[in-house]
Amino acid sequence: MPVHNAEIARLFEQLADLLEVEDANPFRVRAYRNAARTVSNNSKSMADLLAGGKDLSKLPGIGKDLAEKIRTIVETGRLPLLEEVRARTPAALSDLMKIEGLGSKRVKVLYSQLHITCPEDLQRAARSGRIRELEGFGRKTEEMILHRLEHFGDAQARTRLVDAEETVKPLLAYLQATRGIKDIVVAGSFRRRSETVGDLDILATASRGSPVMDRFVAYDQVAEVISSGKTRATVVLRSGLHVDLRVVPQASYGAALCYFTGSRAHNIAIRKIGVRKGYKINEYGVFRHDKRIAGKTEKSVYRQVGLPCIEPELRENSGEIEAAGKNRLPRLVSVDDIRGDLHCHTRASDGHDSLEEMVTAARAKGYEYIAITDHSKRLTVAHGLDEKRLLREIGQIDRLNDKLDDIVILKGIEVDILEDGTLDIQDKLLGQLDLVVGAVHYKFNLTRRKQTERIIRAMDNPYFNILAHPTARLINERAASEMDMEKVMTAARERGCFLEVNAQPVRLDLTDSHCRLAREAGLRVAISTDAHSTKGLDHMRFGIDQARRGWLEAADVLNTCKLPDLRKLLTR
DNA sequence: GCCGTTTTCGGCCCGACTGTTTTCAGTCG
Repeated sequence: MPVHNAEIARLFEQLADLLEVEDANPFRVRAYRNAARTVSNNSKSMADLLAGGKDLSKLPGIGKDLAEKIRTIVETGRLPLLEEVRARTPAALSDLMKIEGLGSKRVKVLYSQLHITCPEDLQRAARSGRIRELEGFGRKTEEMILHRLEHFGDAQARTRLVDAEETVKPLLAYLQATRGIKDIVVAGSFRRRSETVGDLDILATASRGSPVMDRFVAYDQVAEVISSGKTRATVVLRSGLHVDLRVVPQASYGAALCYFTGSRAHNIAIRKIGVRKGYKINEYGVFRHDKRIAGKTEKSVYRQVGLPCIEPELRENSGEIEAAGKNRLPRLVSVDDIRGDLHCHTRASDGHDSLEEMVTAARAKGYEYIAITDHSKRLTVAHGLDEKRLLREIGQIDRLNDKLDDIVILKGIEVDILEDGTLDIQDKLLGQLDLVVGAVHYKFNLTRRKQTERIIRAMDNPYFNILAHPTARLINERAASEMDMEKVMTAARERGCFLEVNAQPVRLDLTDSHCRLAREAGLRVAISTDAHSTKGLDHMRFGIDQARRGWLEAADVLNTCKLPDLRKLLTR
């Protein structure tokens, strides 16, 4: 069982927490946190990199020591230094630090003065009024702790981007209607179009005396006000989502937008470049000797550090700054580049709308083509098509195509990949289709080796074109199936097959880092909505978001091709 | 613990808000 990047990151994070409680050098603590982030953000597994003979100390924030520690973890599953530290300092203290408002300093006092090591101890102590007597603590802090403990352990899953959008839309409209409001925008991971967001960061500019802060904390969906000052407030909505609002002067809008869009790692890297040039960069602007020299627009901030403006989706400090420096930023794919949808369903299987309705909706989008890919027979819950019903659908599409001159309907199927890697529809029929989309809908938990073999075997079928929702993960619901993604991508490229970025907001499968992996492997991806209704076709933009985060350009995407080129690529 | 086009030593982002304080430490992002 290979050690996952997430596990390595978890060990480093815990080590950082415990060292912080022990008052270790804060920069050493930060080094472990940075390393945890580098590891978990890396699209390739550390185990694979090591197996491939790669030098991990080349990774940002990983030096000789941490490279060696990663190797030890991969080889033994253990981090000896963490075990040493745990012998002195209880590991559970790192859980206490997850409670909002408790950091290393307070946890250290709680542990050393009251021997508190877990949330239960903490609750008992707070209820009996012993917390307020500690130096540096008081009545309010004790109340805060009790309050936070009530909701501690509630699944603190990150919010899916689509849900965050639903939440923020009415809030933005409400704030927009405030007297004196000028700009208002959602920054943070939402603006970077991350597949999930931890909280929402709203940035506003407003004229002096605008009551925007008062209005914000008075919003009817606010369940709790965490803090509220003149320029910044934090609330928790009834949905559980944390929302920050920051108000800055107009002259600082661009600098603030950079600052609050992040990512943190990206900002720090940009600020370092600024420091080298003798500038101070913060949310109010770029300063030289306390004089603001840039900051009204984002572009002005980047220009001041000698870089072109970097798209929000790329701001993860994962190579975009170096690429910008060499003027080699990708020209990211956009919704306008898309010429058709290659995966959608009709009422024939589990879709809500008819063939005609789906095609009409695709025409309204200006698409050149749309592929109809209903399910195959094994998926009985979806009323999957057998050979006979598939033949009937083929006939329907042929007749409809004859009547249309502004769009072409491609005949397809989303065929089940069976456990042994064979396909759920006879080859004879697959050969009559324009494209075959294959997907795994059961046996998600095969071993990594077996799952990889299963998928490659499916791609061995000469009619196979696109692997749909490759890992079958559902965000916050079902983990990704284990597979050797690099092997799958290599196999796909060798066979003339493609992988899908499924644009359903709950899937977004491939992930952003998979997209990047595909680009590096020279493998085109299809961005498809897997629409089960005409409305589902609108999800394309979420797939585009994911692809943009994965550095994809139009040329990296199969369905940006004109129909004749697409047909060539679908002929193996 | 990492890092280097002024450096292999001496830096490492920094401002807002809160609570406990009487000038600041802790936490967060």
